[in-house]
Amino acid sequence: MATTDALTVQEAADTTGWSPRMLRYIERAGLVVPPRSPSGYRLYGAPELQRLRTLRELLGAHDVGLAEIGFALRMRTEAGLARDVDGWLSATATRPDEVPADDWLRFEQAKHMRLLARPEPSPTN
Amino acid sequence: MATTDALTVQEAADTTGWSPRMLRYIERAGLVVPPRSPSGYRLYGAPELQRLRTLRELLGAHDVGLAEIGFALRMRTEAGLARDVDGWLSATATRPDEVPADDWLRFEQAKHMRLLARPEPSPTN
DNA sequence: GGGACCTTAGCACGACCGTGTCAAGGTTCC
DNA sequence: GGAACCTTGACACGGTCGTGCTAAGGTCCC
Repeated sequence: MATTDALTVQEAADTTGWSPRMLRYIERAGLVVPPRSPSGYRLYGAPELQRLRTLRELLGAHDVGLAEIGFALRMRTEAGLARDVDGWLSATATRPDEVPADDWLRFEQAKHMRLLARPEPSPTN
Repeated sequence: MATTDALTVQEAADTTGWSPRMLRYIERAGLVVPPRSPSGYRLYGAPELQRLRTLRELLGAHDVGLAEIGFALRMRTEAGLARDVDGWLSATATRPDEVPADDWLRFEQAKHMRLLARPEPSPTN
């Protein structure tokens, strides 16, 4: 009855494209936490494998890292955090009595700088 | 009348507790972007000052950094990102047919490891 | 009982975060 | 016209992220 479909780290790594090291790291981040065998071996089942593959797609599709997804997870598990962050972002982003679509433009520009900087691929390094 | 209440970086720094350097950094992150004088000077008005103070509280209250707030901002400005991330987090987080409140506990434990690691304040450093 | 797996812990390393500081040049204003 | 601001740009440095690798030890299974 198909209870045999639990892969070990190495096997899971092979079928998902992640390295065993990364699988453990991802677990640490709380993103994909497989159950364990009585002796402590990680047991990757179909759900985990699926999740690992979609995670891979997610990171590839957008410019995000594991830490960011981890933060998103925190946002939906720590109610206070979400409330405060969302509150801050909502409040006064641009004052309603001072937005002549000119400041707004400048704001857009600034925020479009891929998170922080990346002003020019300057050959400094 | 009262249009004179635009502070310069240094003044804003003094009244908000941030350093001028940080004010520029925060602007770069798109979190607080003050308007500019014709000659390019940053003009911090009451709204910006308020925002800077609350930002400070926000960072102090929870264990988050500017990058994380910046990411939250991206989540609410880049629709595709939010959709995908939220989708991933919602999907299969723990399979509905496999959650005997035992795995759940283990899951809780994992996620409670403050984002990544911090396993023990081991006196390594 | 021995080889092939697994576990955790640690070092290493480049890239970025959060900060400070310094340099070179423009503004303000007396 | 000079002092005291401002601007951007850069170097620096400890900290974390993402990743690999190695070491010391348990487990599986033939």
